[in-house]
Amino acid sequence: MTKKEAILKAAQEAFGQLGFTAATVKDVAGRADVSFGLVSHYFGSKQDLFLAAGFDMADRLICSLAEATAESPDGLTSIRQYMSAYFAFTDEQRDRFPILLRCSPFSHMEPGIDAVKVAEKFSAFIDELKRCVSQGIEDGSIRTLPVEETALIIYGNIVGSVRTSLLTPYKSEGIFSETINHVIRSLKNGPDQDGC
Amino acid sequence: MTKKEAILKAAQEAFGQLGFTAATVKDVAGRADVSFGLVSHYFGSKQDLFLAAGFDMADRLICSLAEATAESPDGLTSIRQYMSAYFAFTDEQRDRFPILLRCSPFSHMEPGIDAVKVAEKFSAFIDELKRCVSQGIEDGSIRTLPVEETALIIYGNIVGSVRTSLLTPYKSEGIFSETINHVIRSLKNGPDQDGC
Amino acid sequence: MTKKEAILKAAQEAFGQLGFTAATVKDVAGRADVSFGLVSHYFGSKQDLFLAAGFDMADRLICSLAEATAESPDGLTSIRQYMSAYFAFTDEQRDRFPILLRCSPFSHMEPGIDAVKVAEKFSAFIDELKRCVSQGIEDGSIRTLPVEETALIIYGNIVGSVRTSLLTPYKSEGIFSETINHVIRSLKNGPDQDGC
Amino acid sequence: MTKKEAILKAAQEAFGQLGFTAATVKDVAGRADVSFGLVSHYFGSKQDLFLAAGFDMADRLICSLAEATAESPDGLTSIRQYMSAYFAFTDEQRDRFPILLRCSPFSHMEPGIDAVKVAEKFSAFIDELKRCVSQGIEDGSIRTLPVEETALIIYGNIVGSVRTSLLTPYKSEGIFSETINHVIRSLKNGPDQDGC
DNA sequence: TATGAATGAGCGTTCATTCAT
DNA sequence: TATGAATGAACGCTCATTCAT
Repeated sequence: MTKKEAILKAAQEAFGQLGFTAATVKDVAGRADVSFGLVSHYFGSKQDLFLAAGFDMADRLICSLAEATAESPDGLTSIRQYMSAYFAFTDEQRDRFPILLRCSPFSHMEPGIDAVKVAEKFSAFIDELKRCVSQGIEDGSIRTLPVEETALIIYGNIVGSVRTSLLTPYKSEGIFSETINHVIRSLKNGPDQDGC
Repeated sequence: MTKKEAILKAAQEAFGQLGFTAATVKDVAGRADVSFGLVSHYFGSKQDLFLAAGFDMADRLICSLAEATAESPDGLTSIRQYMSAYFAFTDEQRDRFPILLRCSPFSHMEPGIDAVKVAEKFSAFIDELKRCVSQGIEDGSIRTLPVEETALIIYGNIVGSVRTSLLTPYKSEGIFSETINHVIRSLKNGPDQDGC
Repeated sequence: MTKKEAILKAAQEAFGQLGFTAATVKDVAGRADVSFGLVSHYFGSKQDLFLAAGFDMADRLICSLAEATAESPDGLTSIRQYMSAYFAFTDEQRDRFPILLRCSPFSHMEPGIDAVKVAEKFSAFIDELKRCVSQGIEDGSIRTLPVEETALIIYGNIVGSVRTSLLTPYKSEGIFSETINHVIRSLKNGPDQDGC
Repeated sequence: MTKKEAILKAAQEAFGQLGFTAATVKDVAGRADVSFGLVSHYFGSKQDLFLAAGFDMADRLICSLAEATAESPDGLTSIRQYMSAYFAFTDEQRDRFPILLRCSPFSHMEPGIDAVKVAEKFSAFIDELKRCVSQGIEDGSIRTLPVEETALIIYGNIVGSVRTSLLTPYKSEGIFSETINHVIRSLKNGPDQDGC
C-alpha cells in the first residue's frame, strides 16, 4: 500500500469517527503514519481530502450495488439484492464505512464542503433504486407506487438501519435481514389487505 | 422571552445548522443578541449548552408523541399517530429541529458530548414505539414480528424520511405520508401473500 | 497607555523593522507584552493591523506638515519648512518611522495589502507639496517648473535621504540639511545660468 | 538559455515582485519551468539565490554606468551621463529591475540576508558618483559641495524617481528627464544667487 | 542533471474559557 | 445580571529543505 493510499484509508477512518470539523489533518497523518505535510502534498486542502475519502467509498459501493442488481429475474428481487449488497458492504467496511454517512446529502454537510458535488455523486444510489422500483412495477413484482418517493423511502430505510447498527447502542443482531423483510412486505404485489 | 430562553433557541438554531464543533459560542450569542459572556453564565460549557438545547427539543417531541398515542383503538393506529405527530412536529419546527438530528444516538456523537446521556434520553422514543408494536401484536392489528427490531426499523424509517426532507435536495412533497403508508403496509396483519 | 495603544506602537516597530511578511503577529504581541490573541481581538487580521499602524503614523506626519507650512511668506519657504518638518519628524520617531517607508506607495506593497487605500492616503503628502510648488511659482519664489513632476521629485528626494539615513550604513550627519539646500538651490528663482 | 540562467531570471522577477519572504522557491521554479529541486541544486539556499539574483542585476548596471561615465569632458557631464544610463537601464529592465530595489542597502534588508555583503556591493554605485562629484568640483563644472553628502543625495534622488516610476500610481512621463534637470541645476557652478 | 516524495518548523487565525468590572 | 478584555491551546496550511531515485 502506497503512502497516498494509506492517507486515504486513514482519512476515511478519522472523518468517519469524528466528522469533518472535529477530525484533524494531524490525526489523519498520525493514523497513516506519515508526516502531516504529506497530506497536503497529495490531497491539497482538508476539504479536498474529505471529498476524496467519501467519493472513494461511494464509488466502491456503487460498483458493488451495480454488480448485485445486474442479473435479477424481477424488480422486487433487484431491491432485495440491492439491500443485501448494501448491508454486506457496510459489514465488510465497518471501520471505514461511516465516512459515507458523513459525506452524504442525507447528513448535514459540514461548513466548507461542496454539497452540490456530494448530491450529484449520491444521486447514483437513488437512481439505481428508482430503476429497480420501476422495473418491479412494470413486471408486476412490485405494487403500483410513486417511484420517486418509494426509492427515497427505501434508501432512508437502509440508511436508518445502517445508522442504528453502526452508531447506536440499540444494536440488534437481526436488524439488517428484518429491514429487508420490512421493505419487501411493503412493496410486494399480491393479494391485498382488501383482497381475496 | 427571557434572555436565557433566547440563548436556548439560538443554540438550537446554530447547533442544528452547523453542528456542535463548527458552531461557536459567539455565534449563538450573536443570534440571541446577547454578549457571549452571558452564555457561559447561564449554561456553563459549550457541551452543557448543546445537551440543554437538544434535550429541550427532545422533551417537547416526547410530550407531543405521548399525547398523540394516548387514546388509540389499537396498536397499528398508535403507530400511525406516532408517525403523524412526529412528522407534524418536524414541520412545525423546521428551523430548529435539526438539533435533534445532531443530538441523537442515531448520529455520530461529536467528541466531548456524553453519548450515554443522549442514548438514555432517546430510549424514550424507542420504548414508546415498542409499546405500540407490542400492543398491536396483542390486539391483532399488527402481524407477529420481533418487537425490538421492528421498533428500531420504524424509527429508522421515520428519521430517514425526516433527513430526506430536511437535508437533501431530493425533497419530495408526499414523502411523509408515503412513509406512513409504507410502514402500515408492512406491519398490517391480514390476508398474507401466502394466504387465501 | 492602553494595551490597544501598546499593540499599535509595537506593530509600527515590528513592521518597520521586518516588513509585513517577515514580521509576525506573535512578535508584535511580544513587544507589546500582551497575548497574541488580543491583537486579533482589537485589530482583526494582520493586514488590518498593518494599515492601522501605517495610517496612524501617516496621519500624525500629515498633521505636522500642515502645521509647518501653514503660515509661510512664500512657496519656497513653504518647501523648506515642509522638508524641515518631515526630517524633524523622522528624527523624533526613528524607531517607528520605518513603518511609513513600508506602508507607502513608493515601496513595494507586500502581497495582501490594499495598495489603493495606501495610495489614497499618501496622495495627501504629494498634494501638499504641489500646493507649495504652485504657490511658489505664482509668487515668484520658485522658477517656472512642471508642478506634478517637481512635487514628485522633491518627495523622492526627501524619501531618498530618509532611507539613506535610517537604513544604510552610509549614514552622514549633515544629509538632511544638505538635502534641503540641494532642493532649494534647484528650485530657487533668480539670475540664471544663462543670465547676467 | 540554460536552465540555470532561466532560474536566475525567474528569481529576479519573483523576488522583485514579491520580496524575499513572500516569494517562494516553488514560484521561482514554476516561472523558470523547472522542478523546485533544481533551484537548490544550482543555487543552494533561498538566501544565496536572492543574492545571486540581486548581484547579477547590480553587476550589469555597474558595468553600464562605468561605460557611460568613461569619457566625459567634465564632472557635471559625468553626472548627467550616469543618471541617463541609470534611468535607461531601469527602463530596459522594467520587469526585473525591482530586485535591485529590494536587494539594496537603501531598502530594509529582509531577515536572513547578509546586509554587509549587499552594502559592499552597492558602495560601487556611490563611489562612482563621488568620483564624478570630486572631478566636477576640481574642474569647476560643479560648485563646491561636500562630496560624501552630495553623492548620497544624488543617489537618493535617482532611486526616489525610479521608485516613483516603477512602483507608484503617480507615474509621470517626464520624471526621469526632470530629475536630471533638477540635479544639474542644483550642482551647476555658475553665477550665484548672491549675484553676478 | 533533474525530479518530486517526504519532513516538520512556524505561520495567521479561531475560539472556549476565565474573570474583573 | 450582563459585558467584553484577555488568554493560549489547537487548528489548517505554507514552505524551505533534504534525499533517494
